Amino acid sequence: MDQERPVKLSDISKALNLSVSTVSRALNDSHEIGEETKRIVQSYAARVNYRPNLIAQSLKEMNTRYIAIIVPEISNSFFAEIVNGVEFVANNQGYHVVIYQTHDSTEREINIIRDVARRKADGLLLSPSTNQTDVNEVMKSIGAKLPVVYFDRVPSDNYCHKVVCDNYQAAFDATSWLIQQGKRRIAHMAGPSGISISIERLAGYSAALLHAGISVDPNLIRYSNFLAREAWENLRDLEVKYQPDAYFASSDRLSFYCYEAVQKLPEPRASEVKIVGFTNAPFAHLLRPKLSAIVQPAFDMGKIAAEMLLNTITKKNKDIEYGFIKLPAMLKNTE
Amino acid sequence: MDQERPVKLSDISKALNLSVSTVSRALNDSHEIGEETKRIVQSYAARVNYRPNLIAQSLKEMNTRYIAIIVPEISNSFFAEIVNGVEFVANNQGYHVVIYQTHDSTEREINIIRDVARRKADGLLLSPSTNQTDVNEVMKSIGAKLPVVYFDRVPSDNYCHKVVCDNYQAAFDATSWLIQQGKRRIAHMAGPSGISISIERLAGYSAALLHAGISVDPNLIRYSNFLAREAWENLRDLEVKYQPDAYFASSDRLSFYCYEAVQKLPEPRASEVKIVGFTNAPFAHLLRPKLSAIVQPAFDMGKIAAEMLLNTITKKNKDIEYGFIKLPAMLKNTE
DNA sequence: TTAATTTACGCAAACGATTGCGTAAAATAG
DNA sequence: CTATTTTACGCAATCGTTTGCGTAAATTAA
Repeated sequence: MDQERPVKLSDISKALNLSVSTVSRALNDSHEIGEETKRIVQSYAARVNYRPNLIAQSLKEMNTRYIAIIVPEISNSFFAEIVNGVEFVANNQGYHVVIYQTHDSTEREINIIRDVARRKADGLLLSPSTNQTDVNEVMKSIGAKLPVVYFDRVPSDNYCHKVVCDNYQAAFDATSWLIQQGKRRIAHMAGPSGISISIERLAGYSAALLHAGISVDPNLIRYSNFLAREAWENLRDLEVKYQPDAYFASSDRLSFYCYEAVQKLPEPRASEVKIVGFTNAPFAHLLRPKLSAIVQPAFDMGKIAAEMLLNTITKKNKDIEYGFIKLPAMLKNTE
Repeated sequence: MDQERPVKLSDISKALNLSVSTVSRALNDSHEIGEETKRIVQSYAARVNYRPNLIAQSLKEMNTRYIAIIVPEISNSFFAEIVNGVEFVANNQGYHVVIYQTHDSTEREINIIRDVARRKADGLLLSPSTNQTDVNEVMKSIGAKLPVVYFDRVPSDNYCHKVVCDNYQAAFDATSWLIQQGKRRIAHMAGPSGISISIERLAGYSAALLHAGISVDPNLIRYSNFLAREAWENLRDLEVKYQPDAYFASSDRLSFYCYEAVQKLPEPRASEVKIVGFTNAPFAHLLRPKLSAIVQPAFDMGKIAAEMLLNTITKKNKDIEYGFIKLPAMLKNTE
């Protein structure tokens, strides 16, 4: 039945007049325990609803059988899908997944990383909010004990595991499509400069323009962090001064900010200005006029990242082979 | 600098020729340690980057200083906002929040609850995926040790902590608004029957109809679980047989399914049929034609639930006073 | 100066599990 | 029948902390 406090090994050992070690081995089906004893112990344990205390197990075994994933915001469908991919793989291998959000705060991120290390997570999936050295410092200071796989936003060096999508190609395709639609003054709403995805997407955008013989106008390129206000000011300024005939947005949030800003313009601009942006929002295709979407294979990215992480966790041989996986993104809602 | 393995108390004690207990007390600023010794220990610990092993601490202290929250799906903005509210409160009080998703699977939910109990989370925030007895059984069997606060979907009995929004009133208001817009054949896309929110929302819907002198037509009420297929079949059947002039959708997902289905209808129905549904999606207001939204105060619900939980966790006196908070929801995008 | 108290620290148990080793009894070998 | 192996279990250490208690030395009181 239900008990006041969780039953532990010593409770069973007393009730059955056996030593704690015998009970432990019996429950773990050790070969050095008699079949009869095993049956008695196991059935009794089942009857009193015994569950091993995971804290104690973790302390002894020096592993926790869970991995942590740190994302900026879980409500962002891209990250939510990644988490789902991670869970899919991890749960199949008996690992739990613990989700943390940074809300794009480096301070929070550092605290979380520290905490993850202190709680002895077996591994970490990380999309660093910035390329600030602080984060690297923390990652260094917590020792080589914590396997890490980076995804989406990744460090530039090659001495780590990375899973990304082909941001360059996706940006190139998206921009090319806008050009093909007859657009020439294509603004680029970029994410924070300095992080990998921003750089690659900007490069793809520029390459597509040049490929089509259009020069890159720095005035049409605007960097925004994750604050709404900054994005709005950039958009207003662009509209007042340059009136682009298309927008290429570099993130989920920027895509929707763009869309909203454009919808507020007087006709006929509101329905003429085309927008293409990165987003995995499941209902983006319901918008009219359309928001063309660059959809990343988030679920697969999560799956692959988790597989890489679990491989390095369970790998006995220490010769590390760093993995770098790049997946294609898809352009959708282009009618 | 960075070390091979995390430094522990005994490392410090050896290096400083002190006992482990003295080091521990010095770091915890105990009054029975000399000021000089404290300084030495603390500065050395800082220099070697000592962080207490949380596993060991938890085992000793019998608490983990984290709470768990179990939600159906983190990508659902409603739940994401709740999580944010929970984090806001919990982090301020030094607690971490661990997020789990059930993907609306009772089996997963039970496993997670068991795991949360085994990992000795200090408390649990739960929105049970069903009212199946299994879940109650599990909650019983893990003992009285785990404080729980239910939110959104809650048990009907009064011997637990609950945070909900006023589903009845919100449904009443939404339906009344549709009636006020001249609609008479209002279909109700309900969630799984049997759970609290479905029952209350259906009651509000029915009451509004009766209040306006419209009889409740059971044919216009359809229950859907969380599978897309079921919702789509319900919608198609409704359109074929009854052609409602408005829809009242009982959940985030159902709202968007309704919207999509209606948008696919031939004009003029596509733009005449009005939809109002529960959703906290941040970009719902961008849809044209409009999707009128019943927005729940999710962030506040999370905050309140976390406060209730942390209160019962830190409360020393055992006389439990069960709390039941009901917050109002808001009807938006009604032009 | 002696007795009582305070200060500052160490020893060892505890949290709940796992596991190497030791050892009776039972089984098998010679 | 004795010697060796196997079986089946118990003892105690361990993981890294915290904390009750004991006790020298230092301080204060009488």
